[in-house]
Amino acid sequence: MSCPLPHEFFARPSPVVAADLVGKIIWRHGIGGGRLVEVEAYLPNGDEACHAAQGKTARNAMMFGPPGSLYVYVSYGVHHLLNLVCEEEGIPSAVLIRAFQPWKADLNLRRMRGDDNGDMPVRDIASGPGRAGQALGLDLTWNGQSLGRESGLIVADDGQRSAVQRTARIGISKADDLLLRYIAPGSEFLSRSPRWGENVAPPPVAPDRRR
DNA sequence: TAAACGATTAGCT
DNA sequence: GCTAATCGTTTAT
Repeated sequence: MSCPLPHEFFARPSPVVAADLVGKIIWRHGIGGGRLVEVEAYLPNGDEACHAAQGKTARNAMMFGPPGSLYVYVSYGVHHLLNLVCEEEGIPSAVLIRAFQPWKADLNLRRMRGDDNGDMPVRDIASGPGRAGQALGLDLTWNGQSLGRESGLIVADDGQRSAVQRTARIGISKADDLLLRYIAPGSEFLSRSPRWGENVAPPPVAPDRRR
């Protein structure tokens, strides 16, 4: 049993949303999905790695949309990377979906990844932002759509708790000192190192802090 | 109008 | 470990 996250969930700062997204279920109706194990937050201010750092452009316009919007863009001319837009409309921040653990019935995900023979290791199906986007069958027509029944893409909470660790973001050349990559520590389905234990820091908010 | 640049991945050495 | 592939967008001329 699981319930889709309300859009209010995304109307918060992206680091908070990112930390809460680890362990949640991402699912495309009719295709499939799995449990999020790796995401990255991008900030509206003071984040040179954010696509909106130089202001609004044709590409990043959807980052300014309402919370729960999808920002999809093409990376290296090959891959479609999925972001979930955070904060209220007009504030450009988002969470990049970098990896998820495929759900048991992963046949559709395999087909989307071009694995018709079914011999791709499960850990290779969605362990990376490009792989995750391809597994979900996303392209530029998804840019600007919104999470929910209409689009067919949802993020849900199935009640299962997940530990969260914070590390430096991957694949960027600017602002790589910010620890805004959130992972399920020890997961086999992360995109790449640090899989666990390296360069990690506690979550921004301690889960059970007492005075 | 031209050139450069990736929030990457697969395949090969 | 190294690099080609590949193209929408941004930035420079």
